[in-house]
Amino acid sequence: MAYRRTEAVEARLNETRERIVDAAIKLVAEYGYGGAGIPAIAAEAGLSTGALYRYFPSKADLFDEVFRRATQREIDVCAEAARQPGNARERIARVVQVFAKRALKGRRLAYALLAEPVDPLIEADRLRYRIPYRDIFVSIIEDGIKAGEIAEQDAVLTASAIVGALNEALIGPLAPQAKRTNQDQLIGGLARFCVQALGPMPGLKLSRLKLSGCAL
Amino acid sequence: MAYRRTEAVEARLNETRERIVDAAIKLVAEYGYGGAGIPAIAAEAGLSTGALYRYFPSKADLFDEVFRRATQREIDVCAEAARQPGNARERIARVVQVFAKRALKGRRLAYALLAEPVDPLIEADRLRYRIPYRDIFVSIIEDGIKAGEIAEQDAVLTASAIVGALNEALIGPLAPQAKRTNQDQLIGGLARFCVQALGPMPGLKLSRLKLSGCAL
DNA sequence: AAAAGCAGTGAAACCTGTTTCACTTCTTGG
DNA sequence: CCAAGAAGTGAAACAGGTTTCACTGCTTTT
Repeated sequence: MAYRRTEAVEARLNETRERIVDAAIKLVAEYGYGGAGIPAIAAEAGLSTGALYRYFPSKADLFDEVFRRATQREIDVCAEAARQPGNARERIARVVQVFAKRALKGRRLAYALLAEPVDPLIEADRLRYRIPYRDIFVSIIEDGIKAGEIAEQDAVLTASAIVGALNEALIGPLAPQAKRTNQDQLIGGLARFCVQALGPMPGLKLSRLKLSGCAL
Repeated sequence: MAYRRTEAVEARLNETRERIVDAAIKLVAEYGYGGAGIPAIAAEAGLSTGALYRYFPSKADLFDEVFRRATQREIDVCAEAARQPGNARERIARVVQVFAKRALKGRRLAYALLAEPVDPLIEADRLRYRIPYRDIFVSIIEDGIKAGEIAEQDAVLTASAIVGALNEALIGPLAPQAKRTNQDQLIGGLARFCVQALGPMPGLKLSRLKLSGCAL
């Protein structure tokens, strides 16, 4: 026995791992998944392909982490926006605005995370990592119901629908070939859509029929 | 020259083409994309792999048609539902209900068309074939705006958001491993979500602030 | 400074489907 | 029924990526 991992080495190893993930995110953000094969990522991180496999047992594992990291940043920001004071509608509007604004700012990465056609292996991650977003909305909606601000409803259903609405409405504008649209209008429209979808305040005396013009 | 395609042959050729597409749809509906490789499709259609390539120059072309067909049925039904008389809200509720009900009935196929992680080549189709759905909603919304039933708004944005909401809210329940949820409740909830998202009737005298409990 | 083991290399093997192609079988017109 | 060309066969080639592995060269301990 003549080798023991010293702290310095450990640190370098961790740092290399970081570099790999960062390199992958960078390539994805810049060129999409097409530009993010294993050899390219390794090269970007200053490594050989083989070495990369000392850090991640497979591409799926690597991208799992890439997705988690890239998404986590956004989730954290949204969660923070969700924590700000206000009633449920205000909080949802805020989260929607924050989410959409950031997506439109980092278009290429947002497109990659939300919509870009991609290997099934990675696509599965995409599905998985929408759940934390949904849960942010679930929690706001449940607060709103408890507070009597919005009607009793299936919070998970509403939250899923909001997440889907956000994604789908952004895909067009995020697509690399999209012509630039009025971003403020888009963001405002989305926020209104989501808030309205929560339904009217439960106390309202108008019959639902009259309000919505449609029996449900 | 000693061979001219007779009508009988032409017919058989067309029929074989049909058989290929049907076989592909059947395999996708039954086993998902995993079970729908070219050799499997050819076998199901009673052909050799090589022969299949006389009908479709590539897998992408084949699946383009598979998607188009499978989706077209649904679009036709939705479009028909959209044509029924009623105000914009009623029509949208109806389309949403029809769409969701059918999706939940043909779960495996719906999952494949909406969400199953899949080859990027095919994923691109998925994106493309959402547009006709969107356009059904666009047209209803525009009618509603013209009729003064719903407020001025970006019809494409609202329609996209509705399509996204539908898809996302159904993915969970459609997933092969999902536990059975109350379908009527899901469908009703979705319809309400979408109708409410259109906003209140424009004539309403309540201030928007009061109505929504949130300045927008 | 030498031994022992780990990190790093990168070309080659591998994997998993699609796609091709030399050949066979069938269909038609003469 | 023969010639000519089309449809059909399926094993093999191909494609593009990921993954491996025998080797080189560090790092650490004694």
